[in-house]
Amino acid sequence: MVIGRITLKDVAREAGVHTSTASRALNPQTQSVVNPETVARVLEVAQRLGYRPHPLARGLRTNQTMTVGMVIPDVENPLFGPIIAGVEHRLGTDGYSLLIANTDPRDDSSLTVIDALAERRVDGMIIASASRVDEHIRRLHDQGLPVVQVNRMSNEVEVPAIVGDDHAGIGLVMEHLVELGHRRIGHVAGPGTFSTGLGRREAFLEWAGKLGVHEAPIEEAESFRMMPGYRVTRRLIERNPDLTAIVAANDLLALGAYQAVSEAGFTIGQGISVTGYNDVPFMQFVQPPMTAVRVPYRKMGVEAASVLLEMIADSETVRPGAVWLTPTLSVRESTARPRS
Amino acid sequence: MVIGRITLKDVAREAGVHTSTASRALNPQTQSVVNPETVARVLEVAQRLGYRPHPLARGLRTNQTMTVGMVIPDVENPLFGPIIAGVEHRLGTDGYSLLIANTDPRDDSSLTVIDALAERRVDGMIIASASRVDEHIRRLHDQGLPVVQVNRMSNEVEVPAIVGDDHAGIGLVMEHLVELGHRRIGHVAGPGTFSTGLGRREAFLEWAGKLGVHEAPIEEAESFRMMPGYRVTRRLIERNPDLTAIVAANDLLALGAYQAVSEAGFTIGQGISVTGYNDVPFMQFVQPPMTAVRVPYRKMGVEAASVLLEMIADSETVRPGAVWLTPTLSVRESTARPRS
DNA sequence: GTGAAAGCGCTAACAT
DNA sequence: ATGTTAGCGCTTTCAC
Repeated sequence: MVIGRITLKDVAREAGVHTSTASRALNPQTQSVVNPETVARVLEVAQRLGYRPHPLARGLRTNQTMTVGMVIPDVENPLFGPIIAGVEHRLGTDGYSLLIANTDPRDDSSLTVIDALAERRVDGMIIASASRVDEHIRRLHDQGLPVVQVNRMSNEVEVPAIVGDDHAGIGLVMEHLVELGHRRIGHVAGPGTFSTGLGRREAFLEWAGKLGVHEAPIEEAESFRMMPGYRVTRRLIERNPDLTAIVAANDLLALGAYQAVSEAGFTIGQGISVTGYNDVPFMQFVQPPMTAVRVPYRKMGVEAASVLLEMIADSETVRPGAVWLTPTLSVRESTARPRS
Repeated sequence: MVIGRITLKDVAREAGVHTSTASRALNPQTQSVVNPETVARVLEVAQRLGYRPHPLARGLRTNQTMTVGMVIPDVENPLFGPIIAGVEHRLGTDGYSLLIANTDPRDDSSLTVIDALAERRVDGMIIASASRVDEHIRRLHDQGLPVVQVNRMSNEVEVPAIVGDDHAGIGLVMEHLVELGHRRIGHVAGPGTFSTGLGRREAFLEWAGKLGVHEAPIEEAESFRMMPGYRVTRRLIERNPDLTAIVAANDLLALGAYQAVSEAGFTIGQGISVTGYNDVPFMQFVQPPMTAVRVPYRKMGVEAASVLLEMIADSETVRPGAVWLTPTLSVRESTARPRS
């Protein structure tokens, strides 16, 4: 069976009605206006002929593509798999499809990538690549395109964002460490250009104060990758030799911290505790298994898609603002009581 | 600037020509038939007005969507990130976009997912979810839709496939182990329903024979996941207590093997060597760092997209068949000389 | 070399 | 309740 050879005209002819009547009968919105018997007949014929509406023709008229674009900063990052899965799942429920665009974080290809999506007349966009200052997002929003941010958020408060609750997540980690007895805790921060980097850093300071942590030095890594984590942790340990724990702003930074801590002659967990953030797959298998904040990424994707669909359906009723999803803590062996 | 408000008609009026002339001037294919001066003028006006052709309108006429669909069995599997990145990159170069559809491997949603893509009139499809017997792929191919398989392949020899060279990959591992002195090697096979499971299993047997391995028992896991790997390895060790090495058909199975080997009282690397396949991210950080076959997944995606684009451009000239990409071996500490 | 006109498949305003 | 007509924005015959 070749899809798409049967057009509305064929159905109409076979059912003995005009195409417009067939169109109305087939469309749930307008179906009520047609004689129930006619509806039944058209439906039966369409079914029998295997009629499939042509999405391009429909889209040309209705100015809707039933397609949503998603901009990912780095598809290879295991973080985004679950988000994509969640988005795709939710969209599929409503008959929408997902157009994926990958941005190389090194060059700034986001401009062309976003434009390519916009040119395709996507009905909305999900942006997983937001910087704190992000003119692309502003532009899209100004153009009136429904946009939702996910995972990270820009300063554009008008644009809804579904992100992890970094304040709560860092709180989980800090309470855990303080409970174990730590009072000198360092933070390997992510880039301040991303909401996640900045947010976790601020949360760290706040919780340090609240929980009576004596010493809470911070060093910022240039990117959320392993080698920067290594370098920054070295510096952190050199300058603050009494630290008993390191809170990293993501798992890769923590892995870098693992190496730096080992090289400094400490045993991770015993000498210095280290924590990660995100809890990407396999963190339970590194040595030692990593204590890390787990963010519900799939759910994040589902939520982002839901909000976007609402905006597409009725852009007025959706109040902008952020939704913070509550993380949990996966406690493993990279954290233990401080050395005495 | 709102994208898409300017239509061809606007450009034509402003340039003082008919829309059809403007269309010809803008289209590289037909451009040669138009007066060069007119072309220049139309181009200039289009540029100045920020004209962007409407892809739906064009697609409706040309019956091309400039869109390719990709079916992924499990977006959350880190394997597929690089493949998607490669595909997306290559497609973007030619102005094509990527529609992603995720199939839950548990239920058989691939039917609806593939149909959804087909209804959108994608110009071609990349299937990463092939089973060895796969009626969906056959159906698409029979309908005349350009289709390429990636990572795994079905028995449909008419449909091009870009996959890893499992024979070479297993050879790399076997030669490495035999060189270290191993002669009793077990294989934790993946499901025989997938070309990867079957291919690696057959390659294992062949290399075992060729390299003079005395003992080469095989146990097949029900899926490429960790727990099945654990269970199957336990059985393998119980039934063949003299094994000194385990070759797993993928990394997760190997991780399961890690656990089973440890529980059996052996030290991985020292007592029993274990190897993985795929070398997904973080395998260098598990304990001990895993020796694994590395498959060039990004390249695989690029190649698949290239072949598909060729087929779309001219379905006749493309000879079907498989392309096997050569893997490499990441030697780490999970392999060493056999215990004496 | 360019314009006129038709039409891709569908939906929507208007008429009956 | 249904048919008529127009048109979404573009490409593509067919004239001239």
